[in-house]
Amino acid sequence: MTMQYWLVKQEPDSYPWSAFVADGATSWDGVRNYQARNFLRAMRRGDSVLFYASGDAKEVQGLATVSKAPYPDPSATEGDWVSVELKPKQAPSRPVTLAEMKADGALKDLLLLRHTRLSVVPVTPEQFERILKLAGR
DNA sequence: GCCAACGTTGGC
DNA sequence: GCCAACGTTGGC
Repeated sequence: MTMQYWLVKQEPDSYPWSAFVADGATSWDGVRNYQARNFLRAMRRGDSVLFYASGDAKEVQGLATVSKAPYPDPSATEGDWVSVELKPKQAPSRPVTLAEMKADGALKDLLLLRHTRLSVVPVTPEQFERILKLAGR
């Protein structure tokens, strides 16, 4: 199985990158959107994930790994929802802002930009590499 | 604070 | 099954 790449979005007010790092690993639950759920369900252990902070931050702030394959969302009292466990890997040398990504031609098809309200989106290997490069890696 | 995008709900 | 109303998200 080849490695897949993803981007997850989070409001910095509710769960900042620093809290994620402090936790060491977290159950990524509470997703209540069918499209996002389907992407979560397609995640596999070892996949790479970009951590994007929305709201006031609007930037990719870190890199994470899927540490546990999809399982039923423990926070769901009804319905068929899933979560995965994510582990923070590292913060990039510097964050990559939404404005930068928007201005970058190589990222014009980034789903983050086209489906702004989706909290979990796939990223192509090329887009992933490009974002890491912008992050100074 | 406003507005656009868009998903969901409910009436018909 | 359609569509209007409404709620939520997120960028500006």
